[in-house]
Amino acid sequence: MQHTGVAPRTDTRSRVQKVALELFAEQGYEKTSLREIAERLGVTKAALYYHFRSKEDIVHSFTDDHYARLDGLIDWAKTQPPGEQTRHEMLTRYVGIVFGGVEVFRFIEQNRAAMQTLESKGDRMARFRSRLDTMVDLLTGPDAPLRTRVRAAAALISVSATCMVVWDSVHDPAELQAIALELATDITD
Amino acid sequence: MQHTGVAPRTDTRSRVQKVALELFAEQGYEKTSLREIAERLGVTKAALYYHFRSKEDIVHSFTDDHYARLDGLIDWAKTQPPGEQTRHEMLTRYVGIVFGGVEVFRFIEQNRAAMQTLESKGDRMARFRSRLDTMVDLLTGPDAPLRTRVRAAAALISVSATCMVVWDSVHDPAELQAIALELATDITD
DNA sequence: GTCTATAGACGGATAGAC
DNA sequence: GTCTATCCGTCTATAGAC
Repeated sequence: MQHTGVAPRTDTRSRVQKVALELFAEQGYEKTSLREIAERLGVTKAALYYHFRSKEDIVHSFTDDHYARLDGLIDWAKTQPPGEQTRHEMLTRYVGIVFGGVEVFRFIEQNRAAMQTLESKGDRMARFRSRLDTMVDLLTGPDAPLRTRVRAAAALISVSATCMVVWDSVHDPAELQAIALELATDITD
Repeated sequence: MQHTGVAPRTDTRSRVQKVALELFAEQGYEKTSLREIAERLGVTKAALYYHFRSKEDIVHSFTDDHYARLDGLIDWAKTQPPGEQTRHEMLTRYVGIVFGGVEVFRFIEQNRAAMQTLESKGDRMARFRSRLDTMVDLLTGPDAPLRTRVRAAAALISVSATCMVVWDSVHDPAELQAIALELATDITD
């Protein structure tokens, strides 16, 4: 291990992220106070404000990565020719993204309402919903009938929603991932 | 229309329910204050406390009905012989329940985290999650493999989750209901 | 049934010492 | 980087007049 610039004295920042993500997903974003997060870590509220500008900033620190991944997938899909193979490849990558960040997706699913008001404040407008719509368009084409569009949306949603529900009772994530992909593929056909 | 006991002077109680359900679903349960609800109705906070014991009580006033419906479905399913026909009938009734109370289900989906902490407080333990598990058991039988169980859960979840997403852009609810039922049936087969 | 007024608690955020 | 102390806002809920 080499020095990469100045090493942080402690890893408080990442510990905050971990605890916050846990508590936000468990109890909800609004209900979890900074005092509670600080107490769990054995520090004070003020210490958190050294690492993050605000409570919202903590959320962005772990959602931005995953939104970027979704954007990457969308950009890639736009360059591909429409067709069954592209659809399947999209779903494969999407499932990979979800399973690569289950904790974050769980947090989002558990705090839909809070996320909406959070996202509508920023200039960037990092809308979860608009990305979903875009992906549905890419999966179906712009003028697809309602039935096709609904099924595409269901394929995407069921990946994250379903694995949230059964996640705790599963020993082998890889098996679940395979099941989710098969399911999503079936739905869109 | 006949008299049913003492007629209320005003319909404030039901107007509170309607506005609260709207705001809770839009902005989230925690973020919506009683002051805001009261303002929209042109009354004061204190007036709300004449009709409801607490903020939580407002929620229970419109979720209890729908939990009772789910319990009814579960009780009925327990008396039926396992098989494809029972499965299909279960899904049909479930879809009916969801579409019969879309606003309530939307509220639940949007406030998963808040609902969990709300429900775990009461003695009744009106758990959304445990009902889902029970329904999955009834759909699959108790010892079904993971793949079967995941797909049953997905069938149930995709009904509510999906129609939340596309609801606003749909003119004909009946058409959507048919699509949802077809989808749920496909998934479990 | 609805009001005014207020209690009592807790939230996010900041200032400044060390 | 972390602390103590504090500001100021908002919230749920209640008491008591009308």
